[in-house]
Amino acid sequence: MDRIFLAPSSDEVFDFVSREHRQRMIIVAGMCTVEYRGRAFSFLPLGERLVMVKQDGCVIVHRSRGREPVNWMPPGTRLDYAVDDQLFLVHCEKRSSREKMVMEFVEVNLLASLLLNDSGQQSLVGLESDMVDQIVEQPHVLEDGLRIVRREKQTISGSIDLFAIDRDGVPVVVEVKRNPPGAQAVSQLEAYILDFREKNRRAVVRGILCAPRVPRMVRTLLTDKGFEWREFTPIFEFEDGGQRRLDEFI
Amino acid sequence: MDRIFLAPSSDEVFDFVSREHRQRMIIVAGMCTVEYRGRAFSFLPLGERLVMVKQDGCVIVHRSRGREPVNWMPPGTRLDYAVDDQLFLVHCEKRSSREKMVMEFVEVNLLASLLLNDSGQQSLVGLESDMVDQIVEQPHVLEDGLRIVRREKQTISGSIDLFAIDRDGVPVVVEVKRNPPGAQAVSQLEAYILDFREKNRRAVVRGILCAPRVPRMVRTLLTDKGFEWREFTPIFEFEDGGQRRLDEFI
DNA sequence: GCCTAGGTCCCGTCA
DNA sequence: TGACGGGGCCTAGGC
Repeated sequence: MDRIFLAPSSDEVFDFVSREHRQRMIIVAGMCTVEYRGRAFSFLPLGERLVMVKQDGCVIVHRSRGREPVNWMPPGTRLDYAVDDQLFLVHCEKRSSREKMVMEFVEVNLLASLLLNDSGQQSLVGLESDMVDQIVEQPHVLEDGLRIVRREKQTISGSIDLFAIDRDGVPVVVEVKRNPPGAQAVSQLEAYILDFREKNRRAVVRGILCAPRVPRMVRTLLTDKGFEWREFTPIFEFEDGGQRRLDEFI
Repeated sequence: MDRIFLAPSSDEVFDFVSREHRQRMIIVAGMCTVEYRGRAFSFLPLGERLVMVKQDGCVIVHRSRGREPVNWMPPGTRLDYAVDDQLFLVHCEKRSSREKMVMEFVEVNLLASLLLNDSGQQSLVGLESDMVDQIVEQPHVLEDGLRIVRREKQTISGSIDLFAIDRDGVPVVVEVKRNPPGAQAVSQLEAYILDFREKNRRAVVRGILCAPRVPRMVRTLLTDKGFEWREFTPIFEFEDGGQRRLDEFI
């Protein structure tokens, strides 16, 4: 199934990747330089890295530390391999986004190809959309008598998470954040409210920022601007029927 | 240097990783499930994936496509390995952020450890900070007679990229974006300006949004709110003395 | 530790 | 195709 080489020559690497790169994921570990030109410009001097080349054209270069690759190319990248003066060269280019990456391998320590048979779908709960779902189903978690009118309402200044009417018939703009919001969330809410008042002849409208936790500074900012906030920790339903709060540790 | 196994048994995997995981990066490719509980909850059914375990505690799970890992754990994660009923198990936990990931391997196809000797520093230009540098050095790219007073000025609503005075002595708030800005950038600018006017008794103040490209909708929004925009494509200096525009393709 | 803001962000969604 | 906004975002810098 999987094929590997330890310390292959540049020619062996070239033959191997030329044969395999359309059918399998390729892994190359070795001493190389990496240059990138496109959305920015970067150069990485000689060092040992691990490179993954996926069949969708992704190229991912990892160093010994960190979750993030030091260099990469997005899906849809076209690759060219070559050997020049003992060096194994990889030219990566994506014309649509006008970017290029070049790797020069002085030495390859490990070379492998993998056929990853993987069709399952990941289930994932705990996102902002799940939180909004819950508010839509149970608007009383925000306040009694609230009626949700619209979700993802488009405005000139962006989209509003929830648009509602309170028990007194006053319109309410609700901005939902899964993570502790910053000042930007307040600016966003303020822009929506200003636009709404502009369009509706200074109508009375409330603004609510809803998040599991609202930092003190943001509360102050909201209050100063005449807005409100709610702290609300959602409970998520699983496929197996179980429920979990997002802030509990298991 | 590098050590590999093809199709090892669960016990061989266990022995190998137990011995190597403190000194080298470990790569495991095989058929597994992945469960995550922490900032959200996810489950990935059986399938073949490639897993990297780095010495800083990063764990990164890749599928056959996409730049992004399907699952991961951040630096600082503690790992426990076990074999149970023929399955090779990896328990990952990071207590400080209260999150957990569990992988169960039904089969391991490739197992390797790598010693990546890599100390070089990546050079990288073309960031927003480089763009701001250039405006600070040559304010006339925005307009003649502009004097930069402050960079990264903190305000209650966030920080302003540049604070300046124009040729007529009027204060100017400049928001710089490296990528095409959206409505959010306008909201941000508006919030700064409103705060400034609030604090300075309705003083006259100009707001400029500066980016390599400003989308039409954003221009309209800016004009409506009485703000200005500049299109400015920076030219970056390299260590070798060369210069490049960010929008040229090489 | 929290908070802030940028990123070659990536990625899905929708016009 | 581009525009828009969320993400288990990650990461670096301040405090």
